[in-house]
Amino acid sequence: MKITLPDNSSRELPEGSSGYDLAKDIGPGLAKSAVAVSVDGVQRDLHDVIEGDASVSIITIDSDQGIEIMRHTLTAQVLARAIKNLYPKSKLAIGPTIDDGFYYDVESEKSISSDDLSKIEDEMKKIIKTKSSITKKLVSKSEALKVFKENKESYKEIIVNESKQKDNFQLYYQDDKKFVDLCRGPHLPNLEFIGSFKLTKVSGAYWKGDSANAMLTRIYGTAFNNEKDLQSHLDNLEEALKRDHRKLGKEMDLFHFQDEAPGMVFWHQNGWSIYRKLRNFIRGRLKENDYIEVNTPQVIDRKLWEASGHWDKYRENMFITEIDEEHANEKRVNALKPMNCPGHVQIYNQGIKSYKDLPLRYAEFGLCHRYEPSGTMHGLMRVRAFTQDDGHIFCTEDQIESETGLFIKFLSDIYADLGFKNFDIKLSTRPEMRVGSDETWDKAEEALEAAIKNLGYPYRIDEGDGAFYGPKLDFVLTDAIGREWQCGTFQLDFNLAERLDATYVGEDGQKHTPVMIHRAVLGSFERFIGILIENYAGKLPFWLAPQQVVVASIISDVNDYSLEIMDLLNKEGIRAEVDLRNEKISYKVREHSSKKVPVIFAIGNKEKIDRTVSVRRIGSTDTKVLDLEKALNDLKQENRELN
RNA sequence: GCUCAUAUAGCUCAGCGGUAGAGCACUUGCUUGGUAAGUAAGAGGUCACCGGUUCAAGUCCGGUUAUGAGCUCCA
Repeated sequence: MKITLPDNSSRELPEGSSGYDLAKDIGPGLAKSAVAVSVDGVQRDLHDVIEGDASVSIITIDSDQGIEIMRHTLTAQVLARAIKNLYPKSKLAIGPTIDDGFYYDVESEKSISSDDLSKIEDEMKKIIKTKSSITKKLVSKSEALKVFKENKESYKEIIVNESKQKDNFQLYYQDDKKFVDLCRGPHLPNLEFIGSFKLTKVSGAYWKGDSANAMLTRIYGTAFNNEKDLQSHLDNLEEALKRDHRKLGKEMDLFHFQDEAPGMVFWHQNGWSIYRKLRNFIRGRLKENDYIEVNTPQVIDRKLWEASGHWDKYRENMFITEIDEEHANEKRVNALKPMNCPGHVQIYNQGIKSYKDLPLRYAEFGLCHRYEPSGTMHGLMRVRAFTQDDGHIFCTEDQIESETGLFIKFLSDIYADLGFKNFDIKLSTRPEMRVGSDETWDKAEEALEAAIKNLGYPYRIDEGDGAFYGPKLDFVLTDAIGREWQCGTFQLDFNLAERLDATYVGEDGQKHTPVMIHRAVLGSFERFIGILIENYAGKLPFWLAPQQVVVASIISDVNDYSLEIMDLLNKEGIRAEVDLRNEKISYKVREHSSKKVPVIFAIGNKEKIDRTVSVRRIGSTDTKVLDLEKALNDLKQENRELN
């Protein structure tokens, strides 16, 4: 039979040859590192017979696919077996691979905690030491059911039962045949290929991801081909931990949370300073881009939310207020706004709008409350009260494309200035829970896709993830350590304006319904500040830092000079303080460095006599002696860049 | 909302039935020191909240609240 290789060369092999035979035919080195094959694009076990002519590529252990297969074998054959050895009554559910690792879901008679992980790891190592080869057996549905019934693996039974397949269920065994697992494969040919691994955590997970189902125990692990790669991955995790905005927020005295107001931020002076700087920056950009800033009420009668559709579609996430006994005579039910859009329509509806007024771009730093489920809150990243850099563009259908283009430019400039050079665009289409007719949705989805296509931006489609009132573009940025954050959004809405009776008079003198575009760049200030903190590991750019300069005296004789410098800095609008305490300079440097103050001026006798400053920047141990004049000018320039 | 875990001094944590501990931070004394911790002393706690078991409860048990890791959600 004729086998075509990835480089388009081909080889003749006898009928009945396997991937392993092919690898051997190509070279002994390849045969040694081969773990599986891809036959016409489908991954197969290395020893599967290749049925007739095919394009085949050998998957080696050091390839991405190879590592994934290794992780898969590690979880399905080694972790699963170790769990069965240690907890014989447990039942196996599923064990897939994930980014950088794998997990296995089990139902366990005894709860497994993170303390048990090292015990399980030891058991896994014992299994790996057997260097057992892995073989598979193809069986019919009834035989597969029989095997799992005997083994009391009820989840496997469910999987087999629900499968559309009739036969060729793949059962994988190790040499001693004492453990069997159902798996679509492929697996490593033997356990010698298993690299370095670590079990990382244990948590609960629903069977099939459905919260109506039983909660299983999920054991997570990470694995790489060698100790070095594993270690570097673990180091990355540790780096992310070091950047945790909750930890840095405490160290830098930015904000706190407390029991009485879960999910709502108490901003301290330093954190609020960042917030204000960021808001001023955005405010400036909005003005430059012809947005009108407005402000709408926090608490609004349910009637408006009923009209907008929120009451129907979003009520369980809204904070509802009821008037107490004292005001019983004006009984009404209000809701704290979860979004600003209905409010903006109210402003739009004041007075008659002409097509000449469009596009009309409203912006609001709108404080919204959403009742997030208790288990979902996470520092600044997921809160119940937050301020959006929200905006609503009222325009005609003809203006959709130009507004899309203007917005993407607006957003990418802001991201770049805040230190994020790359972002991806996601196009989300109609969700199940929605308002508006299918025809309207067809129109909205087509318009948005046409706009993004004509503008030439790359995008990917996320089916069913749209807002309840319309399709949207989401903007996902990548931070300094490669994590992705969905921030900006651009949502087309052909429904709300109509529901709330917004109209404009067209050229034809008739009333028309405007298109509404809901848009945000940062998303929420709270979350975005969290992202900034983690992106910069607390070392914010000079213009954003709450405290920009500390002038630290080395000896008390120079305190007057330090105070003079602080005054000069403050006069230039730079947030500077002095540190005149009776402490050593290294103590002061340590303290202000750990608080991430970008610039420390160390002032001693030499500096006072020469009217210079010794400058130390955060993240560097170098110091530079500059003329006071020059140092002031440099910082003034730097501060002006984005202010 | 679900599962599991956690809640002790401002912070980080130890203590796990018998009168509350450490390091850092804080206050005071000494120290005026050149770029990531000078030194000594002192002060500081209804051990999250409510209930139970016990002669005796941070300590054991139940509940509540919050937080953490996941899951499910995130218009």
